[in-house]
Amino acid sequence: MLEVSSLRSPSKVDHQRGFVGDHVVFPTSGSVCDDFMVDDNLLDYIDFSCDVPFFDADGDILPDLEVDPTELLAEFSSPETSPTEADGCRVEAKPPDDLRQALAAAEEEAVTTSTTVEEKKADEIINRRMLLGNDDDKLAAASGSGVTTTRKSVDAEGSSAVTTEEDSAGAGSDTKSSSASAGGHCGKKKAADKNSSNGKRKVKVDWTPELHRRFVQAVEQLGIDKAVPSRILEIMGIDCLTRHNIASHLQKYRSHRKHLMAREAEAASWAQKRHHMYAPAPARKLDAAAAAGGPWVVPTLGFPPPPPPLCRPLHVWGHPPTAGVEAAAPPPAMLPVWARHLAPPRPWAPPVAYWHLQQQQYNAARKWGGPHQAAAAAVTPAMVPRFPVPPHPHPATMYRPPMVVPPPPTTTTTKLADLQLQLDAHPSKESIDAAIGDVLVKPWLPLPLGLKPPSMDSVMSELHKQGIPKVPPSSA
DNA sequence: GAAGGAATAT
DNA sequence: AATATTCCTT
Repeated sequence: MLEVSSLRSPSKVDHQRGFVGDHVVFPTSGSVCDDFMVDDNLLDYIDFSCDVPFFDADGDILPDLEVDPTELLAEFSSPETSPTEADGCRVEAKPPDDLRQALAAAEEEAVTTSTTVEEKKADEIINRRMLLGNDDDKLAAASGSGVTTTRKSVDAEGSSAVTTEEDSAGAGSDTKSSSASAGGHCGKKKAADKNSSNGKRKVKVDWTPELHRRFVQAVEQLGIDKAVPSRILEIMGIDCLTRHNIASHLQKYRSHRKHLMAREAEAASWAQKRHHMYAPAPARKLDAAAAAGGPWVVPTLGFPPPPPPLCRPLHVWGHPPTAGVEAAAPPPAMLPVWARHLAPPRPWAPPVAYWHLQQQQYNAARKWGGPHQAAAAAVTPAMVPRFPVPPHPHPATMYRPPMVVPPPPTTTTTKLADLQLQLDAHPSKESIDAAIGDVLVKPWLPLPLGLKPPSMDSVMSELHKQGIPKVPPSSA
């Protein structure tokens, strides 16, 4: 087979057709692969439109590097279609090492006597190698051992893929998918077989969004603690995956998850400190009030809530949208996504740069099953952001209520001064509620130009009117 | 020996 | 960074 993809310039069409990188992607439906080869002619799925076809020095297309649709059709429609393919797995015919070996073998044979068809091909390979350079991908293309085909994406959600790097020596429990693409090109594998008979068959799984989704689904079904490779594999029900594939992915999954949890815990801790330092009781009350749909009030004094991670909701993690319409559409609005326990009642409009800094984190969370993966995954471009960002007035017009700083004792008695100090150090819940909830904590309102914020005296006067006790009840 | 998991290699 | 492989433990 021929590896065509590496010489093609990446294009949007690639993604639309499920072409990712140098691999063939066989999209899957909910049952992973049962829709394979059911609707359209396979030729429709094969992308022969190379932007950069194989040209020789004269600009002619090298005939033997063209993909033979008939051959491809025979190959992929062969009754010998492997479990790997049947599972909707991505198939890559040969790994770079094997390709290199195959090429080396072809060259070796070509140097000696070129009498057979294979040897003539090897001869051509040498010539093409000179044209293509030493890049592994190009070698793959030149070696005549890999064909990259693409298929229209049937599944709008993504595709499962397994890259099967094959040679002829597959053995062992980890090679369930070893028969991938085995049929159909045996004649062209002579050199590779000769040189890789002692090698191990490598199966490289490409964890596409769909595959990963099923993985996460299985993990969640089992519970993170009871999720072990064998059980996950069982639930996923994908033949072309091995226990080791799952174990490897699970290791990564746990690692990312742990990392995310640690970050969230850190953030939660910080938020908790912030709450308790500045507004223990009222902030919680206000949060609840705001959650019920009330107007947003600043939960703390003087400091806006930190911005949430904001990211564009990807259609599928790690891959661009597969549908042409979506691909052509403008990017979806940035969506703030908060940790559950950190979700503020209303957003604080942050600097743009900050939002962008959060995107990678968010993307990672989406893939690796952070606590909000489900919510994030459920977000679609059409959805309204959970916390729509209101128009952000110019900072110069913003009025921040003055900090609650109890004034120095106005009385001359020592006792009163002491009590005031106690109030400073240990404000009662009631006093804070009254002071912050009713007087000082107001929305971050734009202050009309020319209007001055209230003075501290007027604020304190208002406090007095509200009947704020000078001494905490507990201390009285 | 098989499985799980962490460490390490590619 | 993602995935495979190896090594160790159970």
